[in-house]
Amino acid sequence: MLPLTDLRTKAMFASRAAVLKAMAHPSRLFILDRLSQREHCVQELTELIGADISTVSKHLAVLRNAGIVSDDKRGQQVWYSLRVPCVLRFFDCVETVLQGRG
Amino acid sequence: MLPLTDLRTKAMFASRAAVLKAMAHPSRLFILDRLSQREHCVQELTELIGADISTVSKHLAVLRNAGIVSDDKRGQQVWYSLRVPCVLRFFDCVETVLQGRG
DNA sequence: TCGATTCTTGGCGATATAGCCAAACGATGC
DNA sequence: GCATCGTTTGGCTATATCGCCAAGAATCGA
Repeated sequence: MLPLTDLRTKAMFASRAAVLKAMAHPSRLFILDRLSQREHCVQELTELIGADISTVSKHLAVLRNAGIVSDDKRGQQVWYSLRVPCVLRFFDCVETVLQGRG
Repeated sequence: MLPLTDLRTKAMFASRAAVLKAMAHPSRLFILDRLSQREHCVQELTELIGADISTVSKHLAVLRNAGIVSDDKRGQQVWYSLRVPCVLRFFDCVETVLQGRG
């Protein structure tokens, strides 16, 4: 109903876009996929991704700031887990989009 | 199972991320929301969004290239419609993420 | 054919993102 | 205290994105 020139509407769509933006990276999608199975520490994810640990840490910060994952520091390790499992439902639809493109 | 260092796995997550990336912008989410009601031409969307028409046209190109919307040129106008309605289910989950951050 | 309308494309500057290395931080163990 | 391990942060360069303006392409009416 309301146009995007409406400030409240604009803010709402900006918030939504921020969540999707946080997910819109191969490594971060991969992280969510792993976390759907069990919690992981940064080290584990770094090995699976094959990038510098500082890079992985920053990806995790993006997901955490978006509210998608939660972190739990136990000893020297920080364990990350999926906070909002419904994001996994995205995958089904995304596959639909990809197949529709042939 | 497979790490992201595996090339096929990497390509798969890159494709998925590309779809989310195409959606991850306030104006583009707004466009999807409008198209969920009915098809729109570029002009209509431009008025609702309040940006330059060239900007809106480029946003539509992003959605089209991602396979999310389809275009139909009739006369001088190009009508856009939602090709993969399941993307709308994203909104529910995104709201869940946002509320979890409250 | 001419002009008007609709949309797309090219190009530009400003801003944001991704990756690495290096340094800092916090917890653990000697 | 000091070294070590796991993680985060700062800084840097390279690359990508966003928005506008201007120009091009396509369609229609006069």
